[in-house]
Amino acid sequence: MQTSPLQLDLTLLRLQALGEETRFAIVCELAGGERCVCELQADLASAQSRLSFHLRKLKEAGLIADRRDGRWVYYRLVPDALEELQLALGSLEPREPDELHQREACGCDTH
Amino acid sequence: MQTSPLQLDLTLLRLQALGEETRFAIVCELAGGERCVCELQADLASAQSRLSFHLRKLKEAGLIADRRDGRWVYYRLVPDALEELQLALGSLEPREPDELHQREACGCDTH
DNA sequence: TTGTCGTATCAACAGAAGTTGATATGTTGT
DNA sequence: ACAACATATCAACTTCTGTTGATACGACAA
Repeated sequence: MQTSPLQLDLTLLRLQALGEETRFAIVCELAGGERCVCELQADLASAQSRLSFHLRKLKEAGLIADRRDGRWVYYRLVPDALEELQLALGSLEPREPDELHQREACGCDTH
Repeated sequence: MQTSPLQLDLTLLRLQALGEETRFAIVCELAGGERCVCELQADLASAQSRLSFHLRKLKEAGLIADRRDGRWVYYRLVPDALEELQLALGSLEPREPDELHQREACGCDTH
């Protein structure tokens, strides 16, 4: 399974998005169902503008989506994005396990 | 499936480690089998101290391991780490999908 | 219309993370 | 022992990321 450069950038963006404590916590929270910002604010004890900042990052990475309902904006996970990320990680696992401990020389002498 | 705080920190560390372009490239390279630093240096067109820096991060995250052979140090992927990370992501996918679009109010008024 | 509430955006700042060049460490060959 | 090589570490610097407080925007209610 090959990954195009564009998918690669997206994978990186998503890993980067998830690799931040506050954002990971948001995603964990959203795993329980959609939430509006003020709920997240309460549950994560986080300032409003700070949350907004991180929600934007997650949204840019395609990991979450939002819908407006009156004054409130509800955020939810995008399951496809998480699955794609899992697949991308799966494609990183070493092929040819036999070769793993079988290298002879690396040819550095020729540098 | 629950994740302890310690595992959570490890997951974060790994996501953060993978979410950097150079390090992701290193991991991709290592998916093809183990490599010594000078090979990575050549393949990624990267300065030696820079690579060393990133290899250390990946190693601290448990994503790669090394062995010395003479002057050379060979790095390889740790497949278990990638699998654990995949599992961690899997556990984030929303439970109770029925609830996803079913929220009424969020109780913000009471704040 | 006016005021209030929920959320987004912005500018200024602070701290973290990556890069670079120099130096240290450990190994091999002479 | 000495020189050459592969890799690691360090300090100085630069760049990126996250935080904070203020302000803007949009929806609702009176």
